[in-house]
Amino acid sequence: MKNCSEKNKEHSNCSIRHILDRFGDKWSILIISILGHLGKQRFNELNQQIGDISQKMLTVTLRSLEADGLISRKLYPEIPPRVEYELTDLGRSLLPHIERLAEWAAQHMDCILKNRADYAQSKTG
Amino acid sequence: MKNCSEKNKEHSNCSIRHILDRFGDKWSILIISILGHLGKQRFNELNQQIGDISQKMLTVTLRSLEADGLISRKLYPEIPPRVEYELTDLGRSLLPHIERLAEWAAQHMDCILKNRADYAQSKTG
DNA sequence: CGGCATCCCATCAGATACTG
DNA sequence: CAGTATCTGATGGGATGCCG
Repeated sequence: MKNCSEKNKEHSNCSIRHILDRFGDKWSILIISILGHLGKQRFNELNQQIGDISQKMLTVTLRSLEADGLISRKLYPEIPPRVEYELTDLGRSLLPHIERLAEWAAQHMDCILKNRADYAQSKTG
Repeated sequence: MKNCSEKNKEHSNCSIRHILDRFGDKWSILIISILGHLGKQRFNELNQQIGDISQKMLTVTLRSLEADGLISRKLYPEIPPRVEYELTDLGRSLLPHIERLAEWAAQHMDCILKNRADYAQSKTG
């Protein structure tokens, strides 16, 4: 990634870019949110909670979150195997900020969707 | 998009998915942040602030934010033309939440990067 | 200056098949 | 159950050229 220290010292540009690089994907934030609300979850429980994620993307995203230290992965060597995912303290510390964002979205999403519709109208009509 | 009302009633899954759909891209949040800090900006000023965005992506992202009603676009019919972008009230209302997230990132990014390095080590070594 | 249109390629992500 | 491996189509995003 580009070193942003030279071009943008006056605001938190860098931090934001780091967030977006890590959590700007389709599933990371959602998984953190689910684990925050429902606690410890197995692979297929997450799969069902999300509903429309592919097994591949769930695996990839969980690995990524685990690498970041945001979630923990516990494997029980049983037959059939069982794996439980849970937020770490670091992951839990991120949760409130996601919640605030989700609240904002819940409050303003109707407005945004209306704006979008109006904007599309103004282009076609 | 999938209607999530059936599968996930117990948490704010839906709101979060909406946010991620709208702002999960590489540039939207960054542009909102810059406009929040620096105020009204021209196209090429934004281009320079960001540094490594292509003209195409800047245009696309600005249009998207304008459609959402998060920024306003004011065209001055001069020669050469001048265009100024600015946060709307709606855009400004989102700003604090982004700031909180940026602060969290600033505080914990070192930790996350270290976790990543350790995780990569544990896989190769 | 501030775009839009086109081409093109790298990465993302789904489907499928296989495994411990 | 919880993955991995591979193939392939979809998407993102850069480079270039043209326009008001």
